[in-house]
Amino acid sequence: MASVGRSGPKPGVETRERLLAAAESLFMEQGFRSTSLREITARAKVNLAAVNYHFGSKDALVREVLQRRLGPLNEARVQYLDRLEAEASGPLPVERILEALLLPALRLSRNPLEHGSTVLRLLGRAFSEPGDYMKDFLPDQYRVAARRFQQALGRAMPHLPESELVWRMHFTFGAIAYVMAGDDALQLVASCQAPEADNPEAIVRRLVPFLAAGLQAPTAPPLDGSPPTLAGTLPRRAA
Amino acid sequence: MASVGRSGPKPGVETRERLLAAAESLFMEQGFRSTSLREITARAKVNLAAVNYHFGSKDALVREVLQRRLGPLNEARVQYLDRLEAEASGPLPVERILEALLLPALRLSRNPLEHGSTVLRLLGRAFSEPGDYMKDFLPDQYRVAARRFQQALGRAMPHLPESELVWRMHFTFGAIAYVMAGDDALQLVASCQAPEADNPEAIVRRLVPFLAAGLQAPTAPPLDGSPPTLAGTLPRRAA
DNA sequence: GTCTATAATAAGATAGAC
DNA sequence: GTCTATCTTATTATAGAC
Repeated sequence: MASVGRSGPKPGVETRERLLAAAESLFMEQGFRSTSLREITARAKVNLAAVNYHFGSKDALVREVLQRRLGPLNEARVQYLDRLEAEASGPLPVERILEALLLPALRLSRNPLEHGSTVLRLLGRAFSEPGDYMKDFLPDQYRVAARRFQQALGRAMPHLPESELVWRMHFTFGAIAYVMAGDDALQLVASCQAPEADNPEAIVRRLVPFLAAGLQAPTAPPLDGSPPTLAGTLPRRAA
Repeated sequence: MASVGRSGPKPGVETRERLLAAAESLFMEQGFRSTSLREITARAKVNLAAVNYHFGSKDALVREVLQRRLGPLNEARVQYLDRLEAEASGPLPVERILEALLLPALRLSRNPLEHGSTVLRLLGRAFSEPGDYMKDFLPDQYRVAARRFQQALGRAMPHLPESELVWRMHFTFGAIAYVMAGDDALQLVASCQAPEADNPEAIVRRLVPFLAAGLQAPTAPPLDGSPPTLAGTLPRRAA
């Protein structure tokens, strides 16, 4: 139904794509709520009204931008996880499950077809502004994948109570989102700049050991000083 | 210089406090940027113009709300850390350093003098919207405390390269901020609701082992498959 | 499909009476 | 100190010519 190049003043077909690309990069830099349609259409070099013509509203544009990335990303994550489990004999070690969670995002971020490269930060933003645009949208997008990873992690750490696992996944996603959102927050921590802040692969390589250790940590004592139970299978450090 | 109860239509002295309280609770629930002055003055049951009279601008109000909490909080954290170090002989275990980071926030959140109790979420919000209102404000507020904790953690894990430590602190703050921001994001992870989501103490008790293990995790192999080095002192799990 | 022009809303800030 | 009324600005969204 769409045009194939007719009589419009501009090339025609690519306006929608230009808008998605401009919106994505601006959302990445500034967040969703802080970015106006005027900024988006200016960067895309299209008319302001084009947003409403192609998407209907700013909300719909936001959803479209996210869906374009999150859909394939979570599919890739689950597929990656499926493949790892199919190849392995027993339950996967936690580190490999984290790989399945992080590497597809890393690949996406370095796909030269995607203009700006750092799609990671867009995802971080999405998790950093949950109450604004994606109150009921993001959960649907993530619930399937989240359940799948919870299942895998539960198999990797059969002794960890489910309630504890849920919390630790929450902590994990928090660390991931924060790191992915990037830029501003980084300067808060260090007097010195964190090294390699712009290299996603380096970040992932540092993140996996941190999260794997956290996920497999001994559980806290109930409330008194009784000894902690061993949480997971502790594949590397078991005696 | 301020009034002591004169001829104004309303009680008088407490308008400023009412504004701070209303703003704080609304920022907590919706974030900073999403909250308008009109909502704030409506909840505080004061006139719209009062904000500009007492604070000068919305930005100044935001800073005031944050400073009222973050200042004392970070002071308490550093004092707590100082006291722990004074009492201890050697370097502190990582778990205790994390205590110093989290318990003062926990106490603040349960101070019955503070109306709504969950000040934690305000702090989480502050870290979740870094680019908006606190671009240069939050860093100043945190830099001193952050350096202090980096120092303590460096002593606890003398073998961990500083670059690695900075990143791990970053991951740590991310997990903390995400958990503190609370509410919306929590539903993303689990089909089931996370237990005790409204009990800060329970969250802290689960968070400390997770973060302590992450901070002390073995470092990643450089790029190939060479064996990881032991990062910190691993006080509990050392062979 | 694209554009100009404009409507409709909501925001932060101020002036000036009381 | 507080209030009403208003200004200015920025936003999303639309109507209608081309």
